[in-house]
Amino acid sequence: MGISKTEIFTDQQNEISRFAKAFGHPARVAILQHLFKIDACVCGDLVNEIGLAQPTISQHLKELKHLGLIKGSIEGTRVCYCINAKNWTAMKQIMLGFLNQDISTNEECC
Amino acid sequence: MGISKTEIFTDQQNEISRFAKAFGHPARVAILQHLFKIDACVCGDLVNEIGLAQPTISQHLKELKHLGLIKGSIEGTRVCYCINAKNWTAMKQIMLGFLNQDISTNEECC
DNA sequence: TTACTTTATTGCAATATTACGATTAATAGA
DNA sequence: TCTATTAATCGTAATATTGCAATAAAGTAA
Repeated sequence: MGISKTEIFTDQQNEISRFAKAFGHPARVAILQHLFKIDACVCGDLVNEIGLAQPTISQHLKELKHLGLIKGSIEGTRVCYCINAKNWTAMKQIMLGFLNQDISTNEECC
Repeated sequence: MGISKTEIFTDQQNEISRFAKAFGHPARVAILQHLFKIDACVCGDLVNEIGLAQPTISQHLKELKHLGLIKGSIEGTRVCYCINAKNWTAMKQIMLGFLNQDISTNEECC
């Protein structure tokens, strides 16, 4: 049905999947990588950097902002976006907990 | 259009987003966590563990298998699934590279 | 004011995802 | 053989996502 049954999963599982979903599109990965690369905040030249139309970029930025991974501040007609370092670190801890899971035994089972 | 323009992104960006998309659903997160927890390979009792119908679980397993994160071997009428440790480690390296990005300056910009 | 620049929003089309009932396929056991 | 058991696949409905043209909104500069 295109709708996830979030209610049957733990908060942790839902949180992991919410963050992962944000990274589940190459445009958002590219946006974040670019914001990391350019120390100074970067505005709408993300549209030039990435090859998507302005409304599309704006939509991806909205999602990332909604998740708290980036923040934007208005500077005249432009909007300056950058990584929300604090939230990024918090997200990272959650994702690391998931990625660093380890198998107890060394046996190959399947 | 529901279709991602993968051709305008780097292989790395596409790979990150492909893995992330796999984790972008709580059921798949739950499946992986359960496979990690139960050392011995676990079969279709994932259906009982997680509250989704058998065809739905089977579909999620197929995606994870297709990505190479799990492997399954047939044991009679049952199928035993487990983490593909080697591929998981490789995936982890890629995701860590993305998550561990750092901002060069300490100034808060926005 | 008017013209311009930049970004957000709206509306829509195309495609993808999620979920499950029904069915099929394959094996095990009687 | 016949009958369970288990998992994959098919088909389909509901919903989500992606992308962009058109437009709106909000500021700047003349």
